[in-house]
Amino acid sequence: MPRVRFAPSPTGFLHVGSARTFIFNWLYARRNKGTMILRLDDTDAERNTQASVDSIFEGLKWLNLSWDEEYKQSERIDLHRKTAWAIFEKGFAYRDFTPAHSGDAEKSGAQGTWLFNPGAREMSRAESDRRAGAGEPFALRFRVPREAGETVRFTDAVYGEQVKLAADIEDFALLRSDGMPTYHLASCADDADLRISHIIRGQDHLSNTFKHVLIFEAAGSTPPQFAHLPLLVAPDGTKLSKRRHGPVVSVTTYRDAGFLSDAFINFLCLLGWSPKNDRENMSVQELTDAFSLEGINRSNAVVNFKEPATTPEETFDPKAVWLNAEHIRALPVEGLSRRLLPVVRVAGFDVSEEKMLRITPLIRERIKLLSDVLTAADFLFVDQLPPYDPAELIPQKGDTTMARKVLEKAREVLAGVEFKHDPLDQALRAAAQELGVKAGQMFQPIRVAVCGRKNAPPLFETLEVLGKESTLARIDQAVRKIA
RNA sequence: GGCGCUAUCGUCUAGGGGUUAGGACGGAAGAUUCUCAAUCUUCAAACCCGGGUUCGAUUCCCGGUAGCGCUACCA
Repeated sequence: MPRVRFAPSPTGFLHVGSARTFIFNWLYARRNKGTMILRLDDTDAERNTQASVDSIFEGLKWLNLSWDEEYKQSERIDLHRKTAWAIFEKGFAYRDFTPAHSGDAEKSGAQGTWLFNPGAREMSRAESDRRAGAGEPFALRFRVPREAGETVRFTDAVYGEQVKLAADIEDFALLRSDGMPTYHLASCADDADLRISHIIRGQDHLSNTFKHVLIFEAAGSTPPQFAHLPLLVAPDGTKLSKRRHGPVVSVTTYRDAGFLSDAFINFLCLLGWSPKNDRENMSVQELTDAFSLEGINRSNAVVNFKEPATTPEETFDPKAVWLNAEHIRALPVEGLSRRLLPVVRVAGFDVSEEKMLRITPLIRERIKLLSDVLTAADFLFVDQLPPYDPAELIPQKGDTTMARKVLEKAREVLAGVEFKHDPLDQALRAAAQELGVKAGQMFQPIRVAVCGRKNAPPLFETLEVLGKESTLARIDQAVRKIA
């Protein structure tokens, strides 16, 4: 039974890259009847915030993918320390009394690889104990093997055999001088304790994995299986970041823009993974059935939004939008209607469930995002149509006279017809023939009178939903406009 | 600087020693329709460069280049 975990550190909102990592872990767990674990990696007290924890849960809740166990790393610090000291007792770590130094100074000065503080590494245990006993602060560092030719190796399910010279790995810290565990230690100690079988995470951890293997082995545990995921990058090729790229990297931005969570999941899965059979539009169940680590590829994937996104359209990858439209069309009317209703109500329109249910089929094939309902069906939500240009009422190859003639005839015919598709169809076509105009010339002025614009859902269905009273009132208004 | 990873249409990808290098999004054109959509058809669009290996490399190997990642007492 595989045990996998998603371990975000709560230092910001839920990132689309993190969401994808969560999804891949979830898919792997569900596919293989394993256990999905959520672990908050919150050992960095400086940067962690409750707001971030909330926003991560908010994002995960929207994805609607559940987990089986939940942990907080900050509640497990005793375990981390115990692990660190066990490593120390075995001689795989040493105290480093060198004062903490700034990483920037290190970077600008060093030309080669920084490996360790020679004095500290070779200090005798007696002296180390004495100075620690005297209360001198220290960090605990891993004693990376320095024998010539020594290597660290592991097999990555995505990137294959990985080998690195131990000589290229620095003596990284396990405990900070305040006694708090570092990420590497806490993460490995927890993964071992929670019996994680597969670590599926971002490729940015690929090089860190050598350190992790060292920790697992020093702690006497067998390292889990690793699978690193290619990174999600912006069109400029850089890693997605809040600072550089703004809200497009936040999961809630997709939710608020009217994405269906299943479509969003579908989109993310297609970035760096392929079912290899040309399938693209897939449900969560289909994704689960098709998922395997073998389908994951090795190169970074671009989330193709327009860099300075000016319109909502440009904010998202066109493929994400297309998939969302596909998922919307695949939803039964009731399901779609149920999701549309809150969008409409939040926008301030008072629409009943029954009415929404009747509107939904009219716009289902015309919206890409749930929020498009506001522009696609606006005229059905209000009593008073917003102002429009009377010139719009003039049909193709027609003039004001024709427009008036058509509208007056429509008003007369519609007053006496049942507001159902077929009767409306017959009556209006007959009226067009009577007037000697083309069907399109007949329908267009009515459409504009009723919808306030030329592009709208099919006329008869629209009239049926709008009802006789409103239809006649709007036609009257239109007639007055061109009088 | 050191170490590592990667490289197929604009983007996501399939493929793999001999293929018309396939699909999807987006783009263009057309069909259809009461407009808009949806749908259907068609078109343009790619194997980073250089060396090997081989009868033959886009595919395998090496090098280069580029991009990305790691190189903290951040995660």
